[in-house]
Amino acid sequence: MAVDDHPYRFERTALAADLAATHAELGPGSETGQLVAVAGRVMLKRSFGKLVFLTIRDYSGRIQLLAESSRLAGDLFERVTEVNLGDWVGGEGEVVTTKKGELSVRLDSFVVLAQIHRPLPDKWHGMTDIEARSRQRYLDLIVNDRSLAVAQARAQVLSVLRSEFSQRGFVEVETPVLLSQATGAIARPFLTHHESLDLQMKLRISLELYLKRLVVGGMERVFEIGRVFRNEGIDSTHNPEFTMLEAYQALADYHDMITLVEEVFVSVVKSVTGGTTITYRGKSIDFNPPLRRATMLELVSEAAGEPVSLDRPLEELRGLAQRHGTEVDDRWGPGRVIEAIYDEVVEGSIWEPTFVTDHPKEISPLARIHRSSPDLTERFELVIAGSEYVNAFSELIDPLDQRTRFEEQAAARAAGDLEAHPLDEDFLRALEYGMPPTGGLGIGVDRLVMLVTDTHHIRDVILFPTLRPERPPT
RNA sequence: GGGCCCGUAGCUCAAGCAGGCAGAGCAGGGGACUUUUAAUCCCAAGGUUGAGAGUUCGAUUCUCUCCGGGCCCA
Repeated sequence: MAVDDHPYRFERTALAADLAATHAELGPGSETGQLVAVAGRVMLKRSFGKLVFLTIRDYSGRIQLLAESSRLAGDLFERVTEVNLGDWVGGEGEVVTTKKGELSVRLDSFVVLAQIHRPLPDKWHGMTDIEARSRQRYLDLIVNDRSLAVAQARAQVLSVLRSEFSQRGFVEVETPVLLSQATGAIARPFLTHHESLDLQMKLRISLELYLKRLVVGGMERVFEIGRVFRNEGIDSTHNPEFTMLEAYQALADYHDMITLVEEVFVSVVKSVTGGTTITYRGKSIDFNPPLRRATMLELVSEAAGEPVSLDRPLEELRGLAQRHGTEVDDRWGPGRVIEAIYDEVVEGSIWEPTFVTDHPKEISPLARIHRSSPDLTERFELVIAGSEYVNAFSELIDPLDQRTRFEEQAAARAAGDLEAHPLDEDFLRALEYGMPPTGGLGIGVDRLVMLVTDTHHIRDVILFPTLRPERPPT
């Protein structure tokens, strides 16, 4: 083997994890006769003068290299002794176990692939500061195995989601990020500018209205997994850019969506954890179907200790809200007030996965009127461990009703309510061409990854989260 | 937006309450060592204590402003 350092490529023939799996049963002092070439980053080094142990890490795991001065020709042994923690190295030799039984590659040749120019973080304590880990994710991934595992779990979740929807005939599409009007949700958009059109543009805040246009166009089952942008605060569960999955299925209603979500969530949980139960914040969550279903009015009534309905006088509902410590706005109708009570006293107390259904019409301007109650909609949210993971409807398909709802939103906005949906004329025009009955759903992917990885800060599931610049631009 | 807290060597942390020479471990440098598992041992080196201002004979420590971050509340 050549002794040139820093070669342009290295022919690796074995991964650390494969060697560990293949040779799990070897006793101390074994020789396998298997010659391999391994490569990775040096994580640990223990030097004994004429004998050096290196622990290297490749993308599969860790393996020990054993260098004996008597086996290495020329200056190869000296090169091993000069290695720094963090260097990338390659080595060839026989798979053996040491006197203490540690699986190792006993080097016959060795090459430095790349040298480190800065010291790695503490080899034992790693890097703990959440800001530093986010800014220098490459270091976090090197020294914190957990961070790599979370990144891999995220990829696994995305893979399962794609496969679950694809298997059901959903077609993955891409809709515009750059828009003149950001619609489909309530959020402040990011503004930008198109130079040659001399046009102010906005980054999307939702996928909803474009996917519905595709259903109008006859793409009966579509889904998109994409980044949406909301120009709002940053905290442990909010990043300005985050990942949504939205899916729409023609000829289906929200009951079909509940079934679909239940199946998809069980599949994701099984794929990441191997079972139907996860541990989150030290407590277990059981996804064994069927998951609990309860209407929002049932849950609010239960929490209030008295029947709560949209029929009750608004003043009574406001009084009820105030007794539960909820501030209400004078402009709110009964639906908003009931939602406020729900947000204050119900949602946070739900632990086991629960489909909360049948939201008031007032707070659901894109959902279809409930087939048995004109003040409610056919809508559900999946709530787990006090947070919402899915929002879904029987979609509102009537262009006249949709226009009325948008106008109500516009009126509320004109009255000073910033929490109102913008009107989208082209979307209304699309509905006028006829949208079939459709079930739709949206899943917050980042939160789902947090849930199944028992991670409690959104920064830990986004590789490069939004951060302020490290130093002022000046 | 409000409250509380944090920022010291590349990393993980002391010293701070009650102002008096800023210390360790790891990493990096030099040396010893043929079976380690965060190897061990010896030596030397490593600092704008986030930035700026104030109080003081003297500030990492007290005060203020700013920068960055965390937790809780809204």
